[in-house]
Amino acid sequence: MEFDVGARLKQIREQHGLSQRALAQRAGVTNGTISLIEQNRSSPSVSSLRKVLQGIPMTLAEFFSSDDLPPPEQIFFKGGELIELAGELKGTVGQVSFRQVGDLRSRNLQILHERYAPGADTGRTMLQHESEEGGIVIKGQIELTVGDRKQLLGPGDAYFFDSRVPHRFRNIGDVECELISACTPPYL
Amino acid sequence: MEFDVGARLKQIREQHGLSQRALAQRAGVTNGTISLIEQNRSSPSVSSLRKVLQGIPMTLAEFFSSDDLPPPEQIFFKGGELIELAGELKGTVGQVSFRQVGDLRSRNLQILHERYAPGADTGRTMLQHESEEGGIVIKGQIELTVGDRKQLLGPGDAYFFDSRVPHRFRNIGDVECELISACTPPYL
DNA sequence: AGGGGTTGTTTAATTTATTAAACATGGTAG
DNA sequence: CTACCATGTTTAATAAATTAAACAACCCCT
Repeated sequence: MEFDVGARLKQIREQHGLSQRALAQRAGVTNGTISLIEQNRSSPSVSSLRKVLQGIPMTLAEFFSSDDLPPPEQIFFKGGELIELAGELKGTVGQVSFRQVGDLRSRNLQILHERYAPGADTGRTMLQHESEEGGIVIKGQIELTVGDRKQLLGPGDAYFFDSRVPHRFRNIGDVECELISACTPPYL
Repeated sequence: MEFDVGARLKQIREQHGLSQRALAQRAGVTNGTISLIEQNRSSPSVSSLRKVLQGIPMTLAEFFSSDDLPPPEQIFFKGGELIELAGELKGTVGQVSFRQVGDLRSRNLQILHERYAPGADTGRTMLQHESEEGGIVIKGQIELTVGDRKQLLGPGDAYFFDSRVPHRFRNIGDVECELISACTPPYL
């Protein structure tokens, strides 16, 4: 079990664009501490390490499970170039449109432009997958159910939840609802 | 970030049918150390904790990944509850507003409602961080520069790129530009 | 009842991490 | 060029973790 704590901390700190001093201040420790840890000249107590990671912020679990991500290609997309995800979602009721930014080859992030006609519904069988997702409503209203919680969201409102919890979207209004959502890792 | 190291260690040790002394011997530390750690009367250095876990055996990642479900979080957000990220971005020119869905403690996904006044600009020094990001324009126009590529995007248009490539957002139009973006892992 | 074995806990001495402040370097503006 | 930041590094003083050994409690056996 070799895990280079110093290198890992340095990597994460730099990924977040923080200097040793900046991180130290946010974490409530001194810059010297960060320096010594990154050189593996001292091994932080987990309470110290926890303080440091709270300045990132990042959990201890995330810190010790290192993983990396790959790079994509097309950068700009005209409105018409968004990919319509047709029929990918089974069990939907009414007219639902999911338009995706880019294909999702080797991507951790899925961004969708979603439209729900009045009465449209992702279906009685609740959605469930291993992701985090969130979004912001642009137009109309949507009723979102997450687990045992339910809420009506309007323009400017937003949501965020763990996708492992069963969820469902329903347009119970009488105008089309439009929203933009993001999901990591991708669902479809 | 509540993580009870003592309780966790005790749980694991007992699950493996080891006494404090037995574990201590296999780990190469003293029984007193184990006792103090389990009572949270001392916070082990990660090097100590690693030694202890080698006696189980178990990795640090496994130790900190408590496989119980996440605690109840805020799911729904009224428009006014989005968190304004003020002054977090240095070097911006003109009026820029970043409103975030939820705090981002222990989250991999950051969703922002961004507004750029006419002339607003993320600045000469290009942005750069270890993420993937993308978004969709709702209103107005934005000029996006990514590496050596530049494009003017309007309502319905979108973008997606590797955030390690230097990038910059500029509203070169004469009306406010509004867009919704997502980023994983979070930037700020 | 009394040993001998285990268990987890505590305490003073020691080792180690952490602090606060200085040091050294590099870039940038005047 | 000098002055001035900001960066990461080092060092003596302090705070904290770790050790080694003793302590108390419990169980089992004769």
